[in-house]
Amino acid sequence: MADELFKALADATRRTILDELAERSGQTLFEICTRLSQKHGLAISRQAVSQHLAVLEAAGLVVSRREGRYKFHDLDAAPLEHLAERWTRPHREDTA
Amino acid sequence: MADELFKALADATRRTILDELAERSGQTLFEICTRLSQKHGLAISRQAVSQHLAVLEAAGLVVSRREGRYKFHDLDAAPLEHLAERWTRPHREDTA
DNA sequence: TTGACATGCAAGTGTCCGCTTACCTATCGT
DNA sequence: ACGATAGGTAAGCGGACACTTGCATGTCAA
Repeated sequence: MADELFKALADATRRTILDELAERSGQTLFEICTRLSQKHGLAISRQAVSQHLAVLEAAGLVVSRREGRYKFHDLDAAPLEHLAERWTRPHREDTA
Repeated sequence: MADELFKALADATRRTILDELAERSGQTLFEICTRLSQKHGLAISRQAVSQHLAVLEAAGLVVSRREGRYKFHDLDAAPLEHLAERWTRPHREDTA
């Protein structure tokens, strides 16, 4: 659970995708591809973005809803809220 | 910078080391090895821990001070303070 | 219905990463 | 000085991961 979360955040492209969804929610796969390419200068294939979104979704950072042939993606920042409290607050025990 | 930070957090063993240093600061390499093995049941070599500490130190999460033949390690939670604000606050642009 | 569009699935590839193994350096006690 | 202790360096291995390539599925407009 926490492992999937940290692993999802470990990749710079995935963090950029989160940035993109934070700025404009409800984007489709192609929209994300286009904006990654144009705004961020990232040359990345559609399939690669699709796989990144799957990882983010498995970590609970992205939720998706399907409408017809479109699939819209939204950021869910809730898992990020208390990410580092484990170390920033006086010691609690937590599972890795 | 942010990349090293997230990469450092991506490994479960390194997160456990941070837990350990949060609970008791100023531990040496051998102390950390011992406690990882005993408290957390992790079978891990000294060299592996040493490499993990190097990664954590490169990320600014651990600072070390040498005294004689001992090297003491301390947690620095400062880089963790505003880790996720990038996504939890209304959008700011940040570099990946 | 047919073609274009949006997405999904899966195998293959190259690279990075965590770990081990083996050896080396430095400091302390006796 | 010598051995023991604490730590450092570097090469090599196996697995995980990001990405590509190729094909399949599903939806909509004309």
